[in-house]
Amino acid sequence: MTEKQEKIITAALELFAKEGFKNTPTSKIAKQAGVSEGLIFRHFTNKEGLLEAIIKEGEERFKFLYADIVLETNAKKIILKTLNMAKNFTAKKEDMNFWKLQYKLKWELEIYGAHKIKPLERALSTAFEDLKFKDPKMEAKLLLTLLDGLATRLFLDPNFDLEDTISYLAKKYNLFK
Amino acid sequence: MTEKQEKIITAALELFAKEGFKNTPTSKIAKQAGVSEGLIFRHFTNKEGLLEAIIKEGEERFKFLYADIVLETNAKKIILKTLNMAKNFTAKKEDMNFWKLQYKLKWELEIYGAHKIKPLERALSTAFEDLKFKDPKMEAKLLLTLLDGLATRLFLDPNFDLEDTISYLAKKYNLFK
DNA sequence: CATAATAGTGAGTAATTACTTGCAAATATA
DNA sequence: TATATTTGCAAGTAATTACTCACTATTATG
Repeated sequence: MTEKQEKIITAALELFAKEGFKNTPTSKIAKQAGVSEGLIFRHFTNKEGLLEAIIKEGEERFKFLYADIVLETNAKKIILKTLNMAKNFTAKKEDMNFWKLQYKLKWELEIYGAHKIKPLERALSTAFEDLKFKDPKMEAKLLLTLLDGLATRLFLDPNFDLEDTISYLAKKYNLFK
Repeated sequence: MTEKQEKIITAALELFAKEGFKNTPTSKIAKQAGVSEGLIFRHFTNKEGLLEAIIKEGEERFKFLYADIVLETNAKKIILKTLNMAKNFTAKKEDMNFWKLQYKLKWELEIYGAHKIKPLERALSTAFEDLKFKDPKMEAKLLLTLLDGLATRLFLDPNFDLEDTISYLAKKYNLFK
């Protein structure tokens, strides 16, 4: 991967996350990346190819984060790590753009991608089972739904306090001690 | 409001909710509404004017729904009515399009509109206070955040069961009897 | 060193976009 | 009934879009 290829990806990620995929012209990407517009198509075939490259790179970067939760055996730690995942959403600027893009694409392209979170849902379900919840499956679904709400607020509401909300949740689930 | 004006609004609402605001060309709206493209601009000045008319009409239609919750005094009923609001999201096809558009616009234009839900947040907060919750304000915020997650799943995940989730929540909050 | 492959440019292009304008038909008002 | 206003259409327009192509610069390879 050449230096200019990286610059195209970084610029596109930032712009897609800010303006959406279809609403970001390739001319603007080229300008921000400091390359000619033609180069985008030389390397990524078309605009969709560029998007795919971005998503692939991002997924590669976050595989381990996901595995860390699914392979955990302690019930309370599974839940706590799931909650803390949201903190990772805003850790670094580029990471934030990636996660924001994930949600933006959900709404823009109307694909939820339920299969992607299935392993996490199973892990949470067994965790709530261990903790003697009456309906662990529903509780797992509910927590993941709440996570979607958390992302909505985190990325769209500038006054939203994520740390506050997560520690409140941790208390509710009795995750400390 | 003439018949063709209504047809433009209905077509635009449906298309905006499906494809997004910027990604819906006025030519497509005109085609679906069965009118000439120029008529859109005669009546609504520009594309933004059309969007404003749609939002205004929708807000008018749902004012009472919102008031019904905020003016309620019984704590459990406030929470139950808030939960049931989500059911209204999909009651009629046109209503669903309106609520879906609200969320689509949040992500497309990146405006959360926190002030719009403030009265609801206050109502919920006092409700949780009545029910002796330790941190009623946080609990109110949390429920509203969950509602955003509920909307995400409802509009984007075709396998999501809203009724199921809401009745589970009602049980958790001990809202029956 | 020669040459083949790759990286990069910049000026095109056809299609689509939001919006305008000139004119006719329908409707309201006197 | 006469005329003023509103409603509606079809054919524009300039700007923007994703993408191509002919070309040059750089790097890899025998």
